[in-house]
Amino acid sequence: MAKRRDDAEQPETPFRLHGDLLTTTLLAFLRKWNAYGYQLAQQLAEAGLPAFDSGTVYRTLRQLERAGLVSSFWDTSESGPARRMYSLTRAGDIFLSGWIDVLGRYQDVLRKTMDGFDPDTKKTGGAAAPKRTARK
Amino acid sequence: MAKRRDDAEQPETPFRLHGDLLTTTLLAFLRKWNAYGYQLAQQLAEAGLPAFDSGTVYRTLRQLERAGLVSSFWDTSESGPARRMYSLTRAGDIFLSGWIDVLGRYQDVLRKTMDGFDPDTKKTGGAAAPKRTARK
DNA sequence: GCCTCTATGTGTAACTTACACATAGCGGCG
DNA sequence: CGCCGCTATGTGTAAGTTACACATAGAGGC
Repeated sequence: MAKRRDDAEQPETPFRLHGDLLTTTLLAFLRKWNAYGYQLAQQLAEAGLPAFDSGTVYRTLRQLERAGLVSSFWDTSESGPARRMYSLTRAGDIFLSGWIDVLGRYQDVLRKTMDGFDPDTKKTGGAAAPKRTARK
Repeated sequence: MAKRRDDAEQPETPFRLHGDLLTTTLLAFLRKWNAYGYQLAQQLAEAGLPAFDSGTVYRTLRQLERAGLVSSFWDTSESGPARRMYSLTRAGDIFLSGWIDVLGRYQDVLRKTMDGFDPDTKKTGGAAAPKRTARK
């Protein structure tokens, strides 16, 4: 579900799976553990979320750093290629909280809109959509 | 919170508030009522969600139509400018359900990661991030 | 006629993303 | 030793998306 590039056969699906959700999830992971990109990409894959491009993960982390929401240093203590270890900053923690609130508000709207509703009895007007009067 | 264009004063905030969430919310609204763009934009504003650009709403609706998730016709039954009335297609309904599942999975991950956790006791390793062995 | 509100849409620069590819350290193995 | 594969990070680029500003147009008020 949800492919991006036009195959010139399927009608394009208009969902970009990642973006806000990627950034939010990365910040959430970093709230619990300090980690480096490769590790975070693996955790995302194991979490049952739709697949992420590792290049996008790396770029997103750098962007979060530019924004001051995470900070990083090179970890050369282990053998193998150096790792860029990230940790959440105080600003990142505050930002994450705010964003989880926003997501919760979306969820409320979705729940209220979807709850116990039979789409076959759908109508055009409705409580939230009066004819043309009574709207401010 | 969350401005986009670089003011050359604030560090850029890396969140695009809309996208997936806009499309999901529009489809959810259309599951309940048929509606036109101007009306949907108003409902979004009244729902307490972050502000939407109306141009983006209109373009998103056309994109959803190209993808076959909604359909539309010109409604000239009322006075004033003609309205393009949208309704959810069967494909749109199925797609919406799938997407709400994906959002639920993100929520599970966020909840599990955030629950009852004191960020001050944060560590580097952790159950999901072993040193270098035992990882496949 | 002119203004405002309703209603839809487009032009464009800035930005984001997926895919492919590049680089580099280290360990095994023939 | 040379080669391969895994770990780890990153970039080039085409295609797509967004916010902002602006354009168009009907209807009613004055």
